[in-house]
Amino acid sequence: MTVKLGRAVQLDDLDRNILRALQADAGQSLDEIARQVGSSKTPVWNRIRKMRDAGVMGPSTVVVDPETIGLDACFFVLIRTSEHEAEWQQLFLAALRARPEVQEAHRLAGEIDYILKVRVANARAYDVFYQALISEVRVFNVTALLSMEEIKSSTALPL
Amino acid sequence: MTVKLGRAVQLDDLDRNILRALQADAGQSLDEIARQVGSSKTPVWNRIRKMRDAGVMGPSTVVVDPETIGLDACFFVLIRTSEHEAEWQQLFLAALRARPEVQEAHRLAGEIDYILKVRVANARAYDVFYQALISEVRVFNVTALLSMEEIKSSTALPL
DNA sequence: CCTGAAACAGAACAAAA
DNA sequence: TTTTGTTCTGTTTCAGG
Repeated sequence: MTVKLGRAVQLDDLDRNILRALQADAGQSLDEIARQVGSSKTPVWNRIRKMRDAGVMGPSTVVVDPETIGLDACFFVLIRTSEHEAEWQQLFLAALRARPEVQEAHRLAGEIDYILKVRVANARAYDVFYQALISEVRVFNVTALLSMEEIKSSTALPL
Repeated sequence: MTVKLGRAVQLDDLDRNILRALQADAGQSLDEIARQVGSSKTPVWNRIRKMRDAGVMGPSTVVVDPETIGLDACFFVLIRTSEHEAEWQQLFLAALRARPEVQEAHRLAGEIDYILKVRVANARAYDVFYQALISEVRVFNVTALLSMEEIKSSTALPL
């Protein structure tokens, strides 16, 4: 298990420019990146390695278009619960982490306790997921928001 | 401008295994991937190229840890509007697309019209964003949900 | 910490089974 | 459609400024 250490690593402009280039396309050659950021191969490579080691960047991934693989439905699920004990929470978190259709899960401040982003093939598949979830853990209230259109979806963070 | 064509490309088990491997780590060599999926370099490479061309995969990116670069606050924003004209919508979408702190934006079915995922440095930065947004476009009602804890965040789709 | 170069690994493609 | 082989581009390392 990897421990999450590094709080707020200090990055200079060159680091940030490199990150920007990698977020845009991680498949670029060092030469291309060096040219974009106005530096040369070795310093770029050193900084990439430094940031990797510091945990600033994770491994690179490919973004897969959900619709081409038949995942046409996306739901945001708002969950309220009456249970707030540690034991219940562990069970709930484990259930979420185990389900690949849950792309994101956040614990919230305020009235609503949790929000999930769930990707499934269709409404029927969402219902299967929903039934399975509420049979595993007790929740007080669930609201599902169905996405009609993905206006924007960006993995890139503003630097 | 790239046109989004390909509906539901047909993928076989080998394709799916390759995608899985690439989602886990796009930086792997063809040999490693080939070994994982029980095939060899060239067929793997051919399928990757085929899937790239078909638009199944986008470019590869690195996942940057928000907290190491000082983006400590994440909000989900639920928006209701009374305006449903095409002109207003275009303005609204353009505003969202132009703001890098908006990581995701969906148009919804039902009571709530839009949901946004917004990443900023702190609550103060969120307020700046919020004020700027409502000064650009008229919205009827806005609810912000503050994330206390990111339980799960996965870019990988279930295959 | 950067520049440049040399050594090495892997990707891209072609041919042929 | 896979296997094998060749070429060439890009990564990694290292010596010197």
